[in-house]
Amino acid sequence: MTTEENILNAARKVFISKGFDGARMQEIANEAGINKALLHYYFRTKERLFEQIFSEAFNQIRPAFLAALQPETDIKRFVRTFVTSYFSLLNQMPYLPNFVIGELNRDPQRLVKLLGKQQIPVEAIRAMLQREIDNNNMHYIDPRHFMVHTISLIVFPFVARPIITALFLDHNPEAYQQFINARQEEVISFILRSIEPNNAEA
Amino acid sequence: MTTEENILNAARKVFISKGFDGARMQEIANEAGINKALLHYYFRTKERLFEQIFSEAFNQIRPAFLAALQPETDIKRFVRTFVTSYFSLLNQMPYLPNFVIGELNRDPQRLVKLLGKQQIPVEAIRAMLQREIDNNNMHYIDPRHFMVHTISLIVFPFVARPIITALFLDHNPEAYQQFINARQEEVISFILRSIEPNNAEA
DNA sequence: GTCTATATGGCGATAGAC
DNA sequence: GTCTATCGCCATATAGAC
Repeated sequence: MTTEENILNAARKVFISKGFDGARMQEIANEAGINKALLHYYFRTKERLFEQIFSEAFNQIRPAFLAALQPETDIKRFVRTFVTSYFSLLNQMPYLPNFVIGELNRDPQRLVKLLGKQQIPVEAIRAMLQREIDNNNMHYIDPRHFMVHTISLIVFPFVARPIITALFLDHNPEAYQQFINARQEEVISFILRSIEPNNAEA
Repeated sequence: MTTEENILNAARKVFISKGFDGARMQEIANEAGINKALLHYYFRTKERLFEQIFSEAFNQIRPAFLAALQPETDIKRFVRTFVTSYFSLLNQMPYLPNFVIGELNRDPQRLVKLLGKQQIPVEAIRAMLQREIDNNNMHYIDPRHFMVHTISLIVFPFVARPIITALFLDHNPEAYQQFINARQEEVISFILRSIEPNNAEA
């Protein structure tokens, strides 16, 4: 492992758990088993080191938005694939959403720099949904709300882990892990039931 | 307005937008139009001032969990009431969830002190759901997942405002406000469709 | 109660030896 | 490339005049 990788690993750990404002260069240096001066030798400023970690984190989350979007797939397959792959990502890095969301709220301008004019291909999603509606495979739903529903159901419980563990799971961390494990199928069937065709509007 | 209220107003504004680590006592003093020493005269430490703001914020969110839980109501009424009152709260204080969630992740122990052994009355919710299932008014669903689904659909778009605005709404803040306004009914019908009885499992 | 002035410590960053 | 030592600043907090 090179020194640079070593520093990035340490910085990732500290920034993700403490955020930019809460992180200390000294703590990153300790974590990496080196000293502060070397951090500045490699990355000049705290801000630059942070940029690396943040954009890396952001780019890990971003592709999942698009991965499941293969135009030929039917809606059930799309939901299953999207939910499954997103859960699998978040199970591996459960603190990522919190970090990204927290820092984006601290400095929303960061998004402009990272994303530019890139958008979710709402039109592609709309086309898929429209085709499935025409085929009577699903009930009408606004594509943007459909995507935000889906993402909310997946991501929010990771962001709100402490409060869910306290309020619903008796402060028991193991119960939280079980809860999350069960959730993947719960979310899939909750979504699929809602978009089933031929249900009377409530 | 007393000096103490004045300080609390300023502290609320600064802590909620910057978080504990990002907030500066000097900024709070400026915001209140007084000087730093007076902050310490009234609240001794930054930590103590923060505690006041945080527990106040937390206690504004908490009762909404319970407000709609009147045992005699049917499930449709429950969903409508819960979603509507929660949206109305968040429309008035859209930055609250971010603040509370962010600080709880920074220090989850805070919850133990604020909540003690208090829990969401899962049993009361389970009883309501079971009665509605027996009456054939809804399809079976696990009560904890049902509540987490509902809360996720409501709260997440407030927490993820910047990313939603960028990815789905072309960086347009007015589009975000429209989107949130439409969302209340979208969420209600999404939930109600999913729990409708007599739908084939997908 | 409210202010000015200051103590005290920690932070990011740099100088310079090796 | 890596270290020790230190600069300069800014943070929270306190002392003490009014």
